[in-house]
Amino acid sequence: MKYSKQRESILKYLRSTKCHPTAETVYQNILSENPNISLGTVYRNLTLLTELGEISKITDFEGPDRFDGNNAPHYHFVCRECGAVLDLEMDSLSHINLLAAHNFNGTIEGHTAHFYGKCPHCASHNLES
Amino acid sequence: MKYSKQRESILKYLRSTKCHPTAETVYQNILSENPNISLGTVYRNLTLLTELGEISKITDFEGPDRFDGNNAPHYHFVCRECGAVLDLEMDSLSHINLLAAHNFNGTIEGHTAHFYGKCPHCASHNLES
DNA sequence: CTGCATGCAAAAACTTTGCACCGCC
DNA sequence: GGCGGTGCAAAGTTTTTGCATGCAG
Repeated sequence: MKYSKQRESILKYLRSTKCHPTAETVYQNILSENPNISLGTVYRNLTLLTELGEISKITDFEGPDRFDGNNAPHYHFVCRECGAVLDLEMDSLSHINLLAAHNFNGTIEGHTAHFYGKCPHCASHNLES
Repeated sequence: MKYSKQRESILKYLRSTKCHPTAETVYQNILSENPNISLGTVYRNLTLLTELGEISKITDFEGPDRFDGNNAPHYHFVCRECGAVLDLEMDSLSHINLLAAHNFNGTIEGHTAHFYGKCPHCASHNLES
């Protein structure tokens, strides 16, 4: 693949953050480094990097898709109050694939899961009020 | 809430099918019963019924949102080959909420999970070829 | 009658794409 | 220099919304 400054910026930004940004957020954050970059290029590279397995696309939530530069398998949490998306530190749930396969005639290849509730910040804020 | 023929048709259709239709599919299928209904009304009622908890909205997949008239908690499977969305017969995975909460400072209220792989039809078709 | 729900169409939100140009190899 | 990547803008897809009208209560 041919090198491009734009793609490098996008990847570098995604590797540097844990905030699961949308395409628009990625665009805003690399604009200072690439004053002429276009949103279309950001989308093209996010799609490409996702296909290459360098990053992953999170479609599980409401609103625009989010992207995650953390390649290690992990699960996500979304706060019902403020909408924040956080990484969870937990072991793989691969055993649930077997539970799903038990009464199923096809083939289970994997799963995605996400959790919701109140994030640490919103949970503590509620106690105060 | 004020009665409406349109809303009743939408709900009746969703209760009658297991195919997890998109708003567009719902629209097409109730058009014969409501020749003048508009897609906007379908969206409005799907959103309303989701808020009331009568149906649920599935945002986990690529493409347009899907809707599910089956109120019983259950998990979904999506075929990587043909895209079909099926219900899975499996017990609740509520224990995974505890696993998620273990290293997390906020509050875990619930989870969603879906599985992917090959559906019964595509899996058997592949064996033949 | 009163007001919520509808039909219609415009617009918003998100994403992809065609095309000419630019820069890596 | 060739070709893949970019910028730009137009268009595609999905969903929401403003407004005038219509029907349930």
